[in-house]
Amino acid sequence: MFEFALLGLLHEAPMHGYELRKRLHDLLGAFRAFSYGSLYPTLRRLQRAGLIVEEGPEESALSWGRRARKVYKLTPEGKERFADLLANAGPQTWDDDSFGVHLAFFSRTPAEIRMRILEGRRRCVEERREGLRERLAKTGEQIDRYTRELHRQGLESTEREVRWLNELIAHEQSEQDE
Amino acid sequence: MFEFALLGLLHEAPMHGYELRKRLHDLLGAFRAFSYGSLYPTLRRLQRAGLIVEEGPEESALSWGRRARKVYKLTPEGKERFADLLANAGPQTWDDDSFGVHLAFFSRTPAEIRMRILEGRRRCVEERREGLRERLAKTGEQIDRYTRELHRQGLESTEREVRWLNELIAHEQSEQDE
DNA sequence: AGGTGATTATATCGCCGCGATACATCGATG
DNA sequence: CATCGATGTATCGCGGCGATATAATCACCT
Repeated sequence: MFEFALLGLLHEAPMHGYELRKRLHDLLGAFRAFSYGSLYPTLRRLQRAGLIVEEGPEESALSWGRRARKVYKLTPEGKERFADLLANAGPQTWDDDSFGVHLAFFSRTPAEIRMRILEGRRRCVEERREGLRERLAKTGEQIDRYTRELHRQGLESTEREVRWLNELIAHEQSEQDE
Repeated sequence: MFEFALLGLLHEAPMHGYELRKRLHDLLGAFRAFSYGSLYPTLRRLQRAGLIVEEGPEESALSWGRRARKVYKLTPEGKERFADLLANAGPQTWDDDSFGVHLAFFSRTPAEIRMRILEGRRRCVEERREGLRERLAKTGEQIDRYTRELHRQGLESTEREVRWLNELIAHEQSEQDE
């Protein structure tokens, strides 16, 4: 997930850690933390896996005056990995956190996979919606007032998201036709 | 968080792990996973900390035919701990995951603390809302279409939640007056 | 000239929670 | 009587977070 996001960003241009984190925070800060405590370990993991490499120091030397920053760039294997993650977009792609990240990289996602992700997400939200409906129906009176409020609000929220997803999907389809 | 939830549940009655998890799943399954992979380690942690104790086997012996289940009950220190967690309800209480859990135990939460939590949560959601507004305003055209959709939907969703919280707070106040 | 605080920058640590998995028993259904 | 789903306890590895350390640079105020 973090891995996916980093590979996606590095697709645009080589960057150093701080900048990657900043871009992610800009892009998805409202939905995810993307803390340094994950960033640097993940970078090292990607590096060890050969998906990214540290750029030679020559280029950073150009913009000197700045200091000690490590610029990473994508390797061919890294690009491949990103494509693989998209191609195998599975169930864990639909959940709250992951979905937002994937949306943020939709512009470099093939149309068919965009569709798969949107529909998977919809199914997932619909399931949550059904769960909430059942709970609200079943319990009736004996449930705590506050908990019921929470479920009511959750239900409304999921209903809205399903509608939103339907719009996105419809838009995708209309684009596919043209 | 998990700790808070378990202590809260055991406040009602002594229970064994499976039942605790089931109740939590019932109560908050739509918002949180509460997997076994956290449950049992957390129970052991609470036990080591002296917040819960394993009930003597005599009582479980009564309902025998069943098997090998460990019933935990709250110690005085456990009750104290729960009260402390409520009293010190701080910033990390306002975030998405935690708030839902706290709501679920509002019936055993003092009115003033309920208020603190609701208002803290509101401030937190308002901040996210402002962040989303800025992003939507600032970027204007250059932002990815999908990302903008995501932020639009997020903004709408936070606006609704603020309204909902206002209602809850108003209700609390009217109850306090009577 | 000097101090102070925010920003840029990298990195580690411990903790929490999840998903997967293993194992064993019980009840109901066929 | 076999098989499947629910009951029940437990562990493992991993990903991500918050807190924290360190340090240089920059902008601003005095």
